[in-house]
Amino acid sequence: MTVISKTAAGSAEGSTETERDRRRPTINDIARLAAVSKKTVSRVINESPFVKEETRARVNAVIDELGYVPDPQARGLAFRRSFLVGMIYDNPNPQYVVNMQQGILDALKGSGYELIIRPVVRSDPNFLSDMRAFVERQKLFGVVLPPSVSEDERLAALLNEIDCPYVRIASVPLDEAESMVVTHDHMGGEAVAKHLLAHGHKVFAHISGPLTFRSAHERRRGFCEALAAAGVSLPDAYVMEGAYTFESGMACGEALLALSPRPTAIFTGNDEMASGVLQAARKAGLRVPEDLSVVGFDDFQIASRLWPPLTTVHAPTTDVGRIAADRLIRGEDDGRARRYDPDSILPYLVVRESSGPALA
Amino acid sequence: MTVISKTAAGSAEGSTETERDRRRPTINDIARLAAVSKKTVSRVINESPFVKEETRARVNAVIDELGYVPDPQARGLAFRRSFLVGMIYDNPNPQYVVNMQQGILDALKGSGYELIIRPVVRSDPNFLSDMRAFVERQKLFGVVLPPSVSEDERLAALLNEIDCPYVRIASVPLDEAESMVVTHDHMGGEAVAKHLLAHGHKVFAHISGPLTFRSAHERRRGFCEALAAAGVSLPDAYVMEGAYTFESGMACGEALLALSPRPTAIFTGNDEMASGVLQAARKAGLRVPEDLSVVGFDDFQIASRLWPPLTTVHAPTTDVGRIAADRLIRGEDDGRARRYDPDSILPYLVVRESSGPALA
DNA sequence: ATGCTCAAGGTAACCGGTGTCATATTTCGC
DNA sequence: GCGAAATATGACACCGGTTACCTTGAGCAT
Repeated sequence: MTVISKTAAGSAEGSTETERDRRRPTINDIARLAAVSKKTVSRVINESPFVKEETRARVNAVIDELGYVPDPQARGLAFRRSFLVGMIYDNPNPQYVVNMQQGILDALKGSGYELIIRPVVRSDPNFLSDMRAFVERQKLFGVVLPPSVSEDERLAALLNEIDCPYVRIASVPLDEAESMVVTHDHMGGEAVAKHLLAHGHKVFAHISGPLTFRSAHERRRGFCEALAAAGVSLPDAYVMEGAYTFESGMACGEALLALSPRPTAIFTGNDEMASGVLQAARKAGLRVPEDLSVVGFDDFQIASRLWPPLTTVHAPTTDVGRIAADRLIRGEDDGRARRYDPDSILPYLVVRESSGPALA
Repeated sequence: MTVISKTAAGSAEGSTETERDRRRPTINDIARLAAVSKKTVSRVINESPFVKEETRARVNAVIDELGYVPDPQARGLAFRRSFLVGMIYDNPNPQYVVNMQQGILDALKGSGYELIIRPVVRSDPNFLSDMRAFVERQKLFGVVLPPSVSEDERLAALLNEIDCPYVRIASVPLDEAESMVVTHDHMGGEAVAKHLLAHGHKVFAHISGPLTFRSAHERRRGFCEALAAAGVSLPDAYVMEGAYTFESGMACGEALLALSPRPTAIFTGNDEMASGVLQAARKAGLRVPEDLSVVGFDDFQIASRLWPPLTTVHAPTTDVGRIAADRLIRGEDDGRARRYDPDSILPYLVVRESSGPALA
């Protein structure tokens, strides 16, 4: 182990020795031991092509020996940019948030970037100024914007203005720029329609999320269009707008189950509302899936805890988060970032026990 | 609005003007406009007592006018410490994680500190070295350690060694230092016992979490001790060790419901396992709460989504996170940090519909 | 008047990196 | 074998703050 010391001359004192070892090595230590200037060490760190192979090897040897890692703060200060990736979100579902965080963290792992999270309330009057202060102060390397924050054009404009890279996650393309990951939620809705049609259902109903959310709109669109394609019409009374909440699911469920003819299958915009519909069915004395098939969207943990276990659309939130963060730190100019297998991030149906054949 | 410029002389060009306005003001801008040295501005920022009131007011006026906020990276570099608080956790429950994050973020809001999250796998062979690299590299201001990471003595020792402040969250005091927030989980277990006793139950069962977790041990202890105090014994066969998972709850539930006499009340170490017990009861053809009372622990969202809605112990995770982070950034030497109302962070019972009178 | 203390503020170096530009060393064409 | 171009490296200022230390002047005892 090489001794790190500020001056070339070393002291023999034990305590001094210890102190030195405790200090993390800096670029100056590397430079001195490798007998090059700190600028050259900097070049090696940043993979500049203008370093002789021999020099590079020597510097890297010292770096490895001392376990040197550049200080992100100092680097950030000089770069005028930090190595922090922000996640700004207003999704109230814990499972969604954690899944997305996990995906982003997976992408960041080992890259030297760290994740800094920021739940927000978009209706707060200070929202935009808070965001500006946050991003500018921390000099964020970039931010990931999941729905519905991703749909906020004011925020996108602000980020453009202050020159902060971002990746928007949404169910449909929102701009031409490549700074997006599209989740194609309508395909999930289609899959549900096909599943229920295959089981012989004739009377369907749908409870969407708030239609101000693209996801709610897309999930509904996929479902309705697939039904229409099969020649099934969905009267207005059988399509309700919920709030993506348990309570709204229960309320809408009660309303739909009071209709005549009663729907034999209800598709809800998320699992939360599906759990509400299950409660409503129970109160109405209906058996699931014998009297009523219920299908949700998201495939969060709760889906398998419900009774009966919920048939639902799996939304690949973690994958989407990983791809978004990956794109952010790899940079848009790197073709590889977009060369993922599209199939891997499409929603797909998970059939459990809450859906079944329509019993005449 | 005062114009920011590097030199005293200003240019009249519009484009130059714009560029200047875009640049965030630095300590040098403040110093120049307030006609003091940057060191004095630094003194004002750090609330040094050695600044004349008049000077302080002048500097603050300029700071306010320009909306100046010191650069955390530069400050951190000089301080040799960042303004980032870490949360290191291995709890797999999304709701727990999000609640705790929320509490920490609440405490950090407006303080200039930011949260950086770090899910870990404690059994990973690189766990400790990863943590060392993480904390040292980012020069974390401090870390919050929820269970079960908080119970890792190796990690605590490491943090002590590298001189990184931390607050441990656990159900029992782990060390004499004040760097702890104690959740007193056993009181939740007691409350459950009293509730069930009051409903006339005679045959109880308990499914604990893994006993390597303090929380599992404490929740069980509170329950068993309160039963014992009432003269009720709990045979070994009626106390099982689960894994805090849905599956383990279901498996243990099936085993317990096969016992004779069959328990009329089951208390589980968390809501996940309670949902497993509900499934087991359903499979066994038992009605809840008529044939079986089920009580969980945590009071996560899922509790009210289950059927029947789950009676459970509310664990004040968000409050605990807030207090922990508060203590971290206020500093241990500040008496106020510990002067919270103890009652506000104690677990308490939430009675819903999964528990009721024991029917003879 | 002299010396001492202490409040108030300034100067310069430093924290650990990077940008710019100049300089030294190769490489190569002819 | 020589000059130009390309490659490789270093010197120095700078990013935006802070620490260490010095200076100044006022107040006060001697």
